[in-house]
Amino acid sequence: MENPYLAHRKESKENPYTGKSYTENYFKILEKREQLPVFQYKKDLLEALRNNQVTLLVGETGSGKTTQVPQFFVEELKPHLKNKMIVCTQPRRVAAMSVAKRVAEEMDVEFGREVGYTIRFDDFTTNNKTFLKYSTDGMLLREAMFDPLLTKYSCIILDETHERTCATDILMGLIKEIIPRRPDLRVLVMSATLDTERFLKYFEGSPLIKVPGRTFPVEILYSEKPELDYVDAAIRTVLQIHMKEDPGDILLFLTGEEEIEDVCRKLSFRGNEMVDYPILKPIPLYSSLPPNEQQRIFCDPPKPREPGKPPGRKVIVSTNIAETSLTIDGIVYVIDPGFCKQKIYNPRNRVESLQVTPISQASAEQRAGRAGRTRPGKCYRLYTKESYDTHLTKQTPPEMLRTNLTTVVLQLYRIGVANICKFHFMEPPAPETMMRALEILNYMGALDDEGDLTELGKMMSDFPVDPQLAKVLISSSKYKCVSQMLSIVSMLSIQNPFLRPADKKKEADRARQAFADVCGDHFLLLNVYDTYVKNQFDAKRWCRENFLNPRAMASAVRIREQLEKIMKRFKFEISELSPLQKEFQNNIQKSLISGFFMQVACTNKSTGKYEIIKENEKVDLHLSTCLQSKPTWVVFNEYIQTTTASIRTVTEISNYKWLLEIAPAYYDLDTLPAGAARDYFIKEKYENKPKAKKQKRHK
DNA sequence: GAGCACTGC
Repeated sequence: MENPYLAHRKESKENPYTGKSYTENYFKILEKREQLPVFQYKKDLLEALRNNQVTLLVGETGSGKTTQVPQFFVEELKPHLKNKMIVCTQPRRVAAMSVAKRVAEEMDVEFGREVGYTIRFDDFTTNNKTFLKYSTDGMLLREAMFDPLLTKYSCIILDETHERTCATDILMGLIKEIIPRRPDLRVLVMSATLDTERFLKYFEGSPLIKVPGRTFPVEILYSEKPELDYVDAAIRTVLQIHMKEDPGDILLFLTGEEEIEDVCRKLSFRGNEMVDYPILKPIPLYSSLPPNEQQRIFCDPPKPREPGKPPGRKVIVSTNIAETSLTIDGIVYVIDPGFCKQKIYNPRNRVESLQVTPISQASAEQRAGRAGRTRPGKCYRLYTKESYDTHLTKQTPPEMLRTNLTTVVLQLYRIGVANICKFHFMEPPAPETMMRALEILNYMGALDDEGDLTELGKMMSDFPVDPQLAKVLISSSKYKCVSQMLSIVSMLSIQNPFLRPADKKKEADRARQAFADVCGDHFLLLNVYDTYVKNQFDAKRWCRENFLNPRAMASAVRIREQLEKIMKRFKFEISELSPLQKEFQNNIQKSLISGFFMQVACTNKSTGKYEIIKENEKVDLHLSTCLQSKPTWVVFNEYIQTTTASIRTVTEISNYKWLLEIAPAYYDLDTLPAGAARDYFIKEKYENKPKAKKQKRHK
């Protein structure tokens, strides 16, 4: 039977999108495209698209769905003739970038014109020309804040929806609301083969098309009995594979940087002892590694010990980054101890924390799949089959259920969702988490007592940072330190820029201490930023000497530029205080309090320990703090729970009366629970200022 | 004495 696409190829050698003749490269790629599994389903897909507003596509890795399906839709919908666009979302920037480039090549058009991408800091699209756009899910969500009906698009394709990022979850709910109001809109929801029923139920009545993937079989091997120490078991398994199995690289999943570096050291030590076996080369992989070191995972395996002997073996020891974000070809053996670090939110004390938790079955399948990308492989699960069946959950809970919802709620308000509590989430968050978010936004002045979005709240939603940080920026104008707060907020928005190589911990700590400030860590961040900017002409060398991550610093500069633009759009003056002015320390502290009044701790007079206000949770200052003394009152950026509880990035509050001035509703004595803070305030009210008000109660 | 999974705007 003749493929309609081939027929098209025969009769026309002219590219309908550019008017130019197709290049040879086009036909070469076309042959390969036609062999992708998804190609067989083109007819079905287009038929579903014609007859339904929403279609579901389930496809495994290697099916070609991300690159091909948007092209099918372009042919069918002809957005270029109607001045509309097709958008395809991705949870990660790199994916949006690389797929867009690939598809432009496949379509034989100039990248950035007909086909392009939009991510936070880069927009490679052309007005009135681009008709197929790849975009991060967060970016499309931001567009929805300014254009809630997403009128630019005739077709929206949501990809990787099984990952259930917050942005994708909100977009799905939003699309359900938009659809009746946009009868012309076509939507395709693409996911891996997980939880298909949930999607079918959510998009009731939509057709489902299943596309097989193209991967190799992976043999699953379980432990016979539970392992007491998964790190130890992992090392043993690596060595056994190395001794007994055929050549082929190993991928080992662990939970964090320290664990990974530790295991790499042990593996290379043990490998060196095994002189009768080929060389064993451990390679660490986690996101904060510099790009050139991440590239090491793609290097060739080590040479044989002697000419003619078998080659060595790479062992990539990785966090979850290798589960979704990075694909490594040539992996034959996967070792899965069954754990990862996950963010967990506790609405009771409003604390987000990272905890080592068992992975889900879906995650275990994903990990195993990494062994079968180029040839048949094996996956060693360091837990029993019984444990897999009974202890592991089917799916990892979506991000929406593990996070603080203030940002989500503010975004929904901004988009204009009529009733947030009735918004149709695929998995609605706990009412308590929702109430917490509403309460926090009300304290911050983003919502009024009627529960409506205020002007301040609307303004806050324009900033691509957490609501607290947005609030801090806006109030900094009142305290005449906008410039300084822009720098501090940018530094708080990036990943930890302080490097601490295992063999140079002391030097690194010393370098950091050089930026210390008596007021605390927020001021230290300001010093780091300012000094970086002064040395930007020689940034790389300067960062190396000061143990700072140059990528993180560069991104702080870009974030600051973006935030400054938004401040200027609101006509805020970019005011600046001189460090010599006496208001300098006070006003920066006051700005911080305006957003972080809920993240304040004070020392308990009898124990000397810090307690978080209202929750009365006992905490220590994090080891990294530059504070030498223990100020009575502090404001902090993060609460971390590991073996101990600590607060990180901490600055002194010189005068606790500012709390009452800046956040009177939160510090209302009528509702403030008993605790160290209340004791201070009571003392203030009844002892220090006996005549300030008519005494309601006698002492 | 002991620290930061991964994304995204």
